[in-house]
Amino acid sequence: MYKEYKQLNLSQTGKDILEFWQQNNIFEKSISSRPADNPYTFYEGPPSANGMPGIHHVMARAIKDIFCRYKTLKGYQVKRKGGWDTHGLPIELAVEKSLGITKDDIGKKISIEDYNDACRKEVMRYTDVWNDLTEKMGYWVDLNDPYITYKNEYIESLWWILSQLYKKGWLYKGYTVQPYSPKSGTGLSSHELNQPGTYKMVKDTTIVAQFFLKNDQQHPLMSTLCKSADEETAILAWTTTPWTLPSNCALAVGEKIDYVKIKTFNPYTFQPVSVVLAKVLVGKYFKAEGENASFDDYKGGDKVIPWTVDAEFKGSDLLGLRYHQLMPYVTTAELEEKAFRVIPADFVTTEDGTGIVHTASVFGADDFRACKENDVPSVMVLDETGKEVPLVNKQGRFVEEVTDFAGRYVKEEYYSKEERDEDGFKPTDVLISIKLKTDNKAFDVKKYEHSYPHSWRTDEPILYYPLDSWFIKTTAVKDKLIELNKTINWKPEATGTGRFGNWLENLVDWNLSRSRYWGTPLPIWREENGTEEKCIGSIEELNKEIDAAAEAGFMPKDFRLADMHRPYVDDVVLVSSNGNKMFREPDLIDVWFDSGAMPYAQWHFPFENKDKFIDAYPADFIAEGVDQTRGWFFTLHAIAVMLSEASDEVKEVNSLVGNPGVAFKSVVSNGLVLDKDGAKMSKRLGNAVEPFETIEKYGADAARWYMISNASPWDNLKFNIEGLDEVRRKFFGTLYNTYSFFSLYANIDKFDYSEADIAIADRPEIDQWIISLLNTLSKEVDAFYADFEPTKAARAIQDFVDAHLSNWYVRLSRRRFWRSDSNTDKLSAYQTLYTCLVTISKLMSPIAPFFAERLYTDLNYATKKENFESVHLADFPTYHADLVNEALEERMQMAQDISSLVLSLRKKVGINVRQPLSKILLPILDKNFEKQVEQVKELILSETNIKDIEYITDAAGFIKKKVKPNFKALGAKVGKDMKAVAAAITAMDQSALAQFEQDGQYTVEIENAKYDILLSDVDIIAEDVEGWQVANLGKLTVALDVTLTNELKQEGTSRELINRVQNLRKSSGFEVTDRINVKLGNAEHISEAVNNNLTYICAEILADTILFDSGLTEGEKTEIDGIEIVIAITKI
RNA sequence: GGAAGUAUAGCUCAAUUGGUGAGAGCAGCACCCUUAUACGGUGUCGGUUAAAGGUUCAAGUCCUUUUAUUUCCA
Repeated sequence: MYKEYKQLNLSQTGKDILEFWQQNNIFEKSISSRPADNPYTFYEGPPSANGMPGIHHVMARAIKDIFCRYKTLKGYQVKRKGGWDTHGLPIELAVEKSLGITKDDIGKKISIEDYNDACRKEVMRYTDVWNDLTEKMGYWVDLNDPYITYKNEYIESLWWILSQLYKKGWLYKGYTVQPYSPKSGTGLSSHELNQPGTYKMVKDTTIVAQFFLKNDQQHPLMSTLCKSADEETAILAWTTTPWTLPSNCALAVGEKIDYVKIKTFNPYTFQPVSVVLAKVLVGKYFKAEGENASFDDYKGGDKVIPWTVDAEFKGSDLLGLRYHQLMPYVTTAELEEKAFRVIPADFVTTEDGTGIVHTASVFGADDFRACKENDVPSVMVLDETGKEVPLVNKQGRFVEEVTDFAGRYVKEEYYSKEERDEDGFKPTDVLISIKLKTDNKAFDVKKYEHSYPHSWRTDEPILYYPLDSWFIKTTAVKDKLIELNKTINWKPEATGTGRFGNWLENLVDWNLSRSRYWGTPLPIWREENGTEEKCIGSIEELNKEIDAAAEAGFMPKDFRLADMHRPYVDDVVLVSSNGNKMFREPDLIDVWFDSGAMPYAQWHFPFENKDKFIDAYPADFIAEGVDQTRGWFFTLHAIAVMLSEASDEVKEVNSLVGNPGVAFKSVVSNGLVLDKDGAKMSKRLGNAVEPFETIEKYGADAARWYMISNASPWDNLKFNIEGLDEVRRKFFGTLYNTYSFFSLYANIDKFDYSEADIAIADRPEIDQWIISLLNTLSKEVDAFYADFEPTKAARAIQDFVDAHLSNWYVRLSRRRFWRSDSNTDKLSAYQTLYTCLVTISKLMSPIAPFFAERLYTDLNYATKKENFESVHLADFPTYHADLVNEALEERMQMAQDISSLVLSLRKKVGINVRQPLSKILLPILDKNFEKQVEQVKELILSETNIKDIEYITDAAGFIKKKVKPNFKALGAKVGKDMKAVAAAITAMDQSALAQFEQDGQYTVEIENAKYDILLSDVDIIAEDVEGWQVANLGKLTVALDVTLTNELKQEGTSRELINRVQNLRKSSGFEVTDRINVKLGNAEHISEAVNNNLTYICAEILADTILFDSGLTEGEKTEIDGIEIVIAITKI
């Protein structure tokens, strides 16, 4: 027996199936039942379990799940090791919030040890919720043995990778310019800088300084800028941080910006000077009344300073100009050679200042980058250990080399209130301005109010300051990264070539350092003077070093590190070759390194599981959000490519598995899930869709199908909850009804597919047709899945189920199931419909795993046709090319179109479908057409309730034809004469057209040209039949005979009666097999019609007798042909 | 500010890759149908294909600029 249901309940189905899977270990079997030597590798990008999952996680995980399930059906063994991302800032922040502490309290109010313990607990806070969602949404991933990034084994693998890079010389110490708080002595993360209240309005002293050009240089623009030997020309540059001026090393201009040279006088020294600034900013510094005023009449101190524009040029013309160092406290031969010149930068604007930016490479992130790109060295001094340091020390004071200001804080706010209140106290910026004014180097000094970031801890302004960092030299393998990226199959392609490709093209070294507490420690130990350092690559190596250190008395004997995190790892002191102590570099590494290293670390490679690693490297497929492009996708790729060069172990595996050095072969980067109006979902706005609620209400299948069928994974999805209901009604509802229909009659007829298959060729046309379509569908869906196009797969399945299977095949085949006797036609119908349903269950199972399972097991349980316990253990449907009959598909399409046209005509003339009509006319343009229609004639006739089809040829003379140019064919032939030719073709009259058809050729003459048009260059359709009701669709034309004979009328009346009785049967709750007796009251006007069609009526309504009883009052009152009648039916 | 993506009916998406009346579903309206089907059928309403310019015989599709929006990076 096939299971029958009262109604469709996807939510309940999900729960039932989940239980079935769990009890029977279906997931485990889906792996163990596939051969281990045919692996398909998937990497799970680890979620961080410290936040609640959202509906977008359902989306992302559905995509992963779909392809893993698909590949399983295709016979691959798909292991899916789960994982958890456990380090990083979000976790630290969550802990700080729940403990009510700040970073400053770490090591004070709370020990690093307790803090890290809290992090460890925090990390897994929501794992239960996550696991619950994973199960309920039907995401199959191995949760029993996940990799967890904080485990010692995982970290050991990370250390090993770092040591491989270190050995290759690709791990080095440098610096980056970061927000820095001198008072607390720490760097600030961008997150900390984004805290509310960090940016405040402050009034700073700003200076427009004069950078005098070197007169003796060779430069194309010099003849313009310094027209005589004694002309002093200066570039004007503005700064809000005068304390950075001693560190100036370049001036940046915008290449496309217009600049001018202006002759004028310095407003403080009154000396004549020529200055360069952006053209649009002239008005800001020069009064209009001074333009072209007399230079000779000017006296120092005059309110109006005369000026005149002397030259104009582009920023690009200025590049390379050399100038005298503004405040020459520190210089070197290298600086003299490469610094103090004009460079281009894209961040230069003409909003403020002079359109020329003073650049101090060590005190600005943009400055740093621009200088690096243009090979401008920084102004640095050597400290007592011989290390290069900037002119401002870590306390925020000038170093002694800056003689005039040595020891002074660069920011006024760093002085105490008492110091600032002392008589004669002047901020350093002011002192610098005074000095520059005196030296004829300042053009304008002003107070300027602007927004500047402050440390949220000390409330004092931050500095942008160069801080030590460890880098991975990714630029060393840049070319290989780019090259191998081309071998990766990106979905969508644009993400790979565009976003990712550009990122690789502009690659910089990977800044690995993080100043945190909860993360993977950097395994580098250094002597205090920095001369010797060690990079530890394994616990074994560490232990050896510890033993050596113990010998030296630095460590307790037999010390072993139980937890590789801080603070424990910081207790490890090693010994250098000359007997000095070595301390660990205090940095942690970027968490992205954790996740990017998962291919190796998840197996604790190379320390364990080498065989498992070989089987699972590289990944055949990964999928995450597009926001991971520069995150996980990059770190996976970068680490893999670097190891392919740096590690012998990885090289060996690569050559074994034929991997050029990638971590993944295909990647799907999915878009975002937005709310129904396209806004970001957020808890704050209250527009977030709660995944558990959604699954509970609609079922995971509806949610998955909706998300997948609605938009391609990489397009953003506007999530509209109403769409789920539509999916349920339209797709699942239809499929469910089809199954219900099947099970209802199959149970009545005890169909259990025990009979031998009827050869497809022996089945009726319509069965062959749906089998043909089904095969085409299988092939398409297979290709779509293989090409990572789940949306196309879902739409194809949906279209088949709705348009073809339910609304055509079943509807037209219903009578075959109803008949009470058994024959091969009926058996064929059962076998065909069964095949369709079972195949659909397999095709849809990757996307809607629960419903597909129910459908499959319900079918297969009754027939035991296949030996699989679950649809997910079955094989993907095989495509049988020999069962695909394109001609058949084509003529069935014709039948559908013709039927549609006939129904449309009926509607137009107001004759409903129950009223039979005698015939339709089909104009035929070729013999083949008639042959095709003949084969589907019966379907059309029964569908439209027409008695016959009559074919007419144009020989009869009343078909009006129309000729339409085929532009695609003509394009190549006539090119730009298209308009004229098309007009000539359209203008053909009926006789010319007839001639054209006969000759197969038609000559079009237009101005200056003559073209031979062939029949293949046009489409000819029969547009109209004189004197008939006609409808067209494409090339099809149908004419309807609307003549009603008495006989037809009576038949129509009979059908009306059948309809009324059937309605009554249904509303009375009779079984479809119950036989009845019928009594009719007040029905004399239809008695003739009924008597003439008695056998037919009785057969339709399963009646043994129909009696006319004029006195009948008990029964259903209804109306036929405008007169009320009474019907009473009784079960026999 | 930079890079990338998206923009087609009220909503969600198509449009054979440059071939000419821009389609479908949902929603609305009208009528009809149903011994599986709160399903379906027929019709109707709805479009300056974000805007402007260009290339071409021909542009939703290619190019340029602009606008909106999203993501990533500053």
